[in-house]
Amino acid sequence: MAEKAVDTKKVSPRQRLLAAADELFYNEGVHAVGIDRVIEKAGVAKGSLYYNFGGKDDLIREYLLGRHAAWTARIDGALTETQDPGERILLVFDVLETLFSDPGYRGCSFMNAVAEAPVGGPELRAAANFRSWLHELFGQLVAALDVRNTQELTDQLVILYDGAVTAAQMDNSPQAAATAKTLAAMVVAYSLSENRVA
Amino acid sequence: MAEKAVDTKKVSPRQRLLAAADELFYNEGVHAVGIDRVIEKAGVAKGSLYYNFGGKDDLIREYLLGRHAAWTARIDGALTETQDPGERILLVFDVLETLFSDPGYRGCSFMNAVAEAPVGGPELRAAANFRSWLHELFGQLVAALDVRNTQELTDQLVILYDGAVTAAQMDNSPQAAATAKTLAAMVVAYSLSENRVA
DNA sequence: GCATTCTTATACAGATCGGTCTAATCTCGT
DNA sequence: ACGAGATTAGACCGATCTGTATAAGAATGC
Repeated sequence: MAEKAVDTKKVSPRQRLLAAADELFYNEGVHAVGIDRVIEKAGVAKGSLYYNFGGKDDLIREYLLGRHAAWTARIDGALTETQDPGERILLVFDVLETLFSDPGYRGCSFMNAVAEAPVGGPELRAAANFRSWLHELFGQLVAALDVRNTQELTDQLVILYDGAVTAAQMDNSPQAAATAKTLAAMVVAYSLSENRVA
Repeated sequence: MAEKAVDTKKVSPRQRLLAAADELFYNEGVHAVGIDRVIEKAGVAKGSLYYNFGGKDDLIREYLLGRHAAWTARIDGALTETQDPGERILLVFDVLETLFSDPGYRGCSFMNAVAEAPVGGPELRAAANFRSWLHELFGQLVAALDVRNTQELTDQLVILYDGAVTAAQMDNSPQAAATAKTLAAMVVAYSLSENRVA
């Protein structure tokens, strides 16, 4: 029998459903997990699912929303450590390293969700929002740099971020974060030396 | 009604099944497509599927095998264009650019398959083989370079490859290939200047 | 206290899933 | 021409899917 994801006492069915969905959806994929599995792990009646959520699509949307919020909070928290523009960019890759080191790491939830998303599915909108946030994150970090090629550098950093995330998942190699960080340091240094504002 | 993927005349049911599976599995995901959809698009009886294949898992394995073979052939074909070690590395990213420009591009079939793969699924073995090939590809291209940090440079190029593939899919931006190519040129030039063999 | 809301357990519906089976037909090598 | 192998169409199976219905109990707020 599957063990409960959270204590039944004093936690609302809604929260228990979200916790169970988060674990199951991330570990096995949104499509592969049925709602029966979710309500069983949450220890909740099926009726409560449809009372608190509009349906599975709604649960998927909330799952991705929660992942998005948790990740932005983790990044924002780490970014308070320093104010140096160059170091703040590299900090993102340090956070990635701690993420990859989690033995339960199974890749980016949004990339995985997009991989199995139907054409009109709720995953696509959530993923688009996540990508907007990612581009904005690097865009703002780069804007703090005295550099002329802001757009180019931002695009480069996004690719390094995506490469680290994907390589870490596909090859089970957390050190992909360190490799990407080295590349990020290189490209930032290059922009600072060749494209510094006059 | 769904149109046939291939002409019924003079093409064996096995080939028609593979062609239909390739299109459906890639476009909608391995898990989301049922065998009924495949046999309908292939214009083949259900019995023929189980006569020619062991089951859906077997069909999935052959689908990924075909993707692997087609991609290696495309890369190998492009690599005949030049013998210059540095240019050959960058050529890989040129092929990526043509791949991303296909309006039907929906990401790397192996990454997508892994995203929805069950723990013991046939996708994992196929994906592992693909990743071995990818590392070997860059490993051999780097080995032709007179450089000391072969392993480091190989890992860096794999990350740039993965980043381009993922960013192109998530942001629908084929120009990710050009961005990654620029980074690859930078890192190759850096290794040649700082790590050239004595 | 009492009504409203929330939660529970369970049965059920309609659809689809991968897979098996049968029996007739077709293809093709000898 | 004959027989083996390949293909066909379709019925059928048990399992699973998302979602609904029902009826009774727990919690909550006024």
